[in-house]
Amino acid sequence: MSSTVTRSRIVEVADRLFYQHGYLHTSFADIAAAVGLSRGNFYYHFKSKDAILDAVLESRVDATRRTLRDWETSNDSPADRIMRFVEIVVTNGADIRRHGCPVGTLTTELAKLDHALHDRARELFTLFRTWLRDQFVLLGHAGQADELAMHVLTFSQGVAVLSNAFRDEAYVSREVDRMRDWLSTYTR
Amino acid sequence: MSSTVTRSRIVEVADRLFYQHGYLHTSFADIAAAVGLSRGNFYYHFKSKDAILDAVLESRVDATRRTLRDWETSNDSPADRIMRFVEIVVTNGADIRRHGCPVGTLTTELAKLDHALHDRARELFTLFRTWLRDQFVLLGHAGQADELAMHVLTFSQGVAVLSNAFRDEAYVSREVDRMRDWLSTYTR
DNA sequence: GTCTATAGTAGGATAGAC
DNA sequence: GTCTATCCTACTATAGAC
Repeated sequence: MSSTVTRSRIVEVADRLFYQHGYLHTSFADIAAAVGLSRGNFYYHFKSKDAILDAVLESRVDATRRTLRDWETSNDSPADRIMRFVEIVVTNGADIRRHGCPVGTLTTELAKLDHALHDRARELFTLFRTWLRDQFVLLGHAGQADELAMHVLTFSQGVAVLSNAFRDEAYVSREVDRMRDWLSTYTR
Repeated sequence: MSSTVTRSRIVEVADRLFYQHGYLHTSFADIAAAVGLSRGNFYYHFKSKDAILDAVLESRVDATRRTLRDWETSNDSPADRIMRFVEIVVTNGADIRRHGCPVGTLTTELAKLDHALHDRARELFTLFRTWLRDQFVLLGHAGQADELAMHVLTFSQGVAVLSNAFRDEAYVSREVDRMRDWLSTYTR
């Protein structure tokens, strides 16, 4: 198989396993087995575990940029776009209940490990933060746009942690409703 | 040294290391070195790493119960008590920026590991949840007390994750102010 | 580009002397 | 109750054949 195809399959599988079981708890053998490669062959594609993490982060950054661009080019109003973000906790509800937020849990784990790539993981948060800020600017709240963006992120991370802890779907819906009400006070 | 003293020192040190570096990333050797014990002697006190985690969780549950009881017996109003909880993210701000919320990060990690003690870790959340619910009942909101308690927990977990990711003290203060305003609408 | 074989290390856990 | 010595396993990583 071509090198690039195998490489992208490794990244895809590693991304999923890092999310489901954590970075530290995912071994080379786990990834190799899931891809269907021998451990030895692995190092032809990636020379270290950190190199895989780096590639996974790059892949996630690209995917996030694409998603945000899609939302941007839709005909939704800024408020609707923000709600699209808010509703991720419902859209991806099952995954989040089981494994938490992909961005939040990875960033938290890398912070504990004092990992050099913590900064790159945080970049994912920054992408959403900047995008949300832009929406609040469009809503006419330029002065406090960043603060409001951070408040929306706070919501999403809080809900992710607690829905993961309690596995309670109804709780998530209630918090989303609460967020919708809150957002409506900033919409005209 | 007496067995019980050594044991409690192990629990104390393990608690701190699990918080700072995560459960998986903390080895027996790390704990032994920090306590000043040989690895071998370790197994006289705890027969497995899970046994230490279990003892750490028990210790945290006890400490949490004590804290909540203290807050309960103070002369604060229910609203002031809730604000005491809210302000933990400021009171313990430095630790949370560096290592996140002790309860949230441990629960998240144990969920990823599919660890049997995940339920015991969640119990810590439940202690706060129940206590907060009681305060909202006292405020005259029995009908939605649990929902409001979960909303306060959502706040604290969201702030913990993002303050850990961005290390931004001012952001935390703004979110606490926002929470104070929100709470005032439930106070008479 | 993929494999097997293997080196080297760290971590969890045990045995037995003191 | 504490130590040293040791076993076993899992993991990261490399070497070299095909």
